[in-house]
Amino acid sequence: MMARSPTTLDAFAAIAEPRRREILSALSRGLPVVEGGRDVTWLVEELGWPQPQVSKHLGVLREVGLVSVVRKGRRRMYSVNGEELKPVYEWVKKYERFWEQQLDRIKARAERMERERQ
Amino acid sequence: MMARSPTTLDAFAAIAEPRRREILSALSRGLPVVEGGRDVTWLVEELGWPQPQVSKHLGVLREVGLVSVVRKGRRRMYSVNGEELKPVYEWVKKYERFWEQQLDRIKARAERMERERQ
DNA sequence: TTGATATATTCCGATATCGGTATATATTTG
DNA sequence: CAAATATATACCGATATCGGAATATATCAA
Repeated sequence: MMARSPTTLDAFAAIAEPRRREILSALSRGLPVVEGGRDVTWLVEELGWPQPQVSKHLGVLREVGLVSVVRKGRRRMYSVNGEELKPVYEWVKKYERFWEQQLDRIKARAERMERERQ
Repeated sequence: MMARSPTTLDAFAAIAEPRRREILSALSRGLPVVEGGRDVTWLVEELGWPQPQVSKHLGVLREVGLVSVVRKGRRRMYSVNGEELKPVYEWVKKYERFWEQQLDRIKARAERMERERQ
């Protein structure tokens, strides 16, 4: 019984978690990427979550390559590594026509008629 | 003990599953969106998965609003509803500079090394 | 060295999620 | 109505995943 597939840990899975998106957002605001980044303590204060939780989510982001780390003494400076977000961007972009076309109205009407028919 | 958060079922979570991305891909290829869409049987044949699996993933996509359904007799015609992908697009787009900048940096360094080599 | 600080890791319990199989529900057709 | 077709749903077992608490590891400072 094969059960669940082994969680292909990729960028898609990583950003599915709202808190990990929050981390990326926090890391990306303000600071120029050129600097070393921001350390975990800063993130903990900024987000107000328990430190292990922050570290664990950072671990996932790290494994997937969405963040980069640089050791700085006993600190670890994290920064967003956008490279890994590009595939997500490219994927979604393929569906651009689906929201740009205004066929939505046609579809919406069809659905409305459908609902009324039930 | 609060345990796991209740799986905020949104577009991000929906597209985290590779098979659901496959479904969207299958639904989006070839066919103009104007038509009613494609039915489940077509998807089952196209993907080669057991029918319940297809229906269940369609159920998730439906709940999130990533696909639209229109009943056509005993068939259900599915089509991609791009509207719900827009937030994902907008979110990733915010990080565009992170991979573009990185490419710039790589390119810049390559050029610098090239100059120094001469 | 000892203690403090910064961060990661481990262990645990609860729950969500996935695939598989069987079954229910609707709709058409004979 | 009965049989067939199309699709959804329910149930189950395995596993992944999350949050929480405790602990390990590394580094700095006195």
